[in-house]
Amino acid sequence: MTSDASRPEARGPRGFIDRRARDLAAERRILAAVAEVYERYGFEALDTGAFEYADALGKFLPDADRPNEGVFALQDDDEQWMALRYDLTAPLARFAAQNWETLPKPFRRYAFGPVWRNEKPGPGRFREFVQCDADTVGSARPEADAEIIAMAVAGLEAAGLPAGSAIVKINNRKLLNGLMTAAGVTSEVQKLVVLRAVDKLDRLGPDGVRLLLGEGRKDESGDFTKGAGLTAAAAERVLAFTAAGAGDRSGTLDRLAGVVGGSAEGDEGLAELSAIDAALTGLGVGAERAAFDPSVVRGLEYYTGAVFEAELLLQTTDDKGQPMRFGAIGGGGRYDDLVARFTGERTPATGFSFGVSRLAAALKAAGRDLAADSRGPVVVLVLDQDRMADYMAVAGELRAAGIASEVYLGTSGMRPQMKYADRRLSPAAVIIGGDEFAAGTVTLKDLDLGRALASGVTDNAAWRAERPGQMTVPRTELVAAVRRIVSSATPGDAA
RNA sequence: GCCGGCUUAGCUCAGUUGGUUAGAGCGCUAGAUUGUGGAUCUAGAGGUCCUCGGUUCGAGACCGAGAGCUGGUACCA
Repeated sequence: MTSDASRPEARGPRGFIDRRARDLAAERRILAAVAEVYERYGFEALDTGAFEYADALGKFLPDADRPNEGVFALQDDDEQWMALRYDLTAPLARFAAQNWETLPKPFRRYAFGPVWRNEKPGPGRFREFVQCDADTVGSARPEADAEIIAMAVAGLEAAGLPAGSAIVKINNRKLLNGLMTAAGVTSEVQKLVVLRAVDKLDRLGPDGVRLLLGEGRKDESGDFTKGAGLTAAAAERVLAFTAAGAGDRSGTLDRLAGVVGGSAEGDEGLAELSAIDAALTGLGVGAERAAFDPSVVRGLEYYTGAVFEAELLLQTTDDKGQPMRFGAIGGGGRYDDLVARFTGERTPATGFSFGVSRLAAALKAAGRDLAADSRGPVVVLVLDQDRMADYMAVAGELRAAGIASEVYLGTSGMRPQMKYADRRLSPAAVIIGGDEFAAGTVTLKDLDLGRALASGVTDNAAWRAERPGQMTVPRTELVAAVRRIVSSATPGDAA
């Protein structure tokens, strides 16, 4: 026996979570539904390894001082730095560059799997989480963006988000660049600060953003964020731009043209959005599902054209019943320079990704808790230790008939076994003791029936005497009788 | 990174100006009930009061440092 001092504490690293059957079933269902949609749009599945060489992941290169900044990195035995992927886009860029000669172009693929980020976990934010991503590499057409957007909309709905509960908001980086020019922003640093400020519009509101555009803002925790230092007039201009989105897409475009039209880059962005609008209309996606919104910024450098963000519209509440802001459940955009890092050749690409467990949480908040029906197996009770083979035979028969079942493998008596079956949310228990063996029968107990009756029973003697939902049938009718009980069990709710 | 809050049983938490043997509810185990789930009753197990140092006759409580957790904020590919 290990001494107390050397015994490890049973706990996982922070930011990593254990997920049980309930959550896994929900996520699996989402992925199956989304994959089906994505494949219907002509995207092929791709899986790449968890590790990439660090230089392939882009600007978050480990260096000698801080090799793990942002990513989980380690040195291979040949001393090359490799790191766990932090998203699915960077591995795609690497894959596309590596296989460019032989790929059908444009290359359309989707992927899902865990990604890892070595940063401080927050509420709903983990250091390992499952992402689902779809991209088109090698097409600069706005229709490629429109298709990704339409597919995102269809995917979210297929996963179970009711129509109208989420909207994809679309913007274009080129408009933002045009706006910067109009607002007199010249330095790259200042531009970044302005973009970050705009990105916080949904959380801080126009007043908070106005502060960030000007001198700066002090938050409730007393932390001060330095502002962009714009003049009041310039700040108002930026705010006016972000407020220009509302209603139908072409109307929004007209208003935006009034603010950023005229600059070469702004006009280019407007033309792209106009083409996206037409394509979306052709695909049957209206403004209630995909709208232009100039306040969408997404990330910082990386994106080069259209950017989009899927936002949950439902009023949601947290565990304590407090209303909460759910925010974005996914996002993406056009990144024309990512593959060029490998090939030196500019390769247009666009994509969308979402967090799978985040979507699962959104579905739960939307009242579509797909995880509810994780019922346990039929439990075969062991009353005679010497007849294990007979019990195994029973479970085998049930399994062969497609009914999930198991023999109780503990050593406790009958009552704990019943308790076990109850706790597993088993639909039924199979009871075969000396009486049944002698008579060639089996006793079956419909546990759901007992669960339903339990609330009305106050006296234990009566409860036990009643034997709710219990029946004895000939051994030969075992499978048929169990099937009747199991198929009448409520899938979602055991109570 | 910056700012706050918290840390006592498996869980949720009490614990009086610093004073005997540190408590409750839930959960767990056993019994009432030897072949029956819920409820009830009874009994039991379960503690480095986060760690180290200091003050004191005496610290779960006060002081200092550290760790962990948590909320916000910054960053976010």
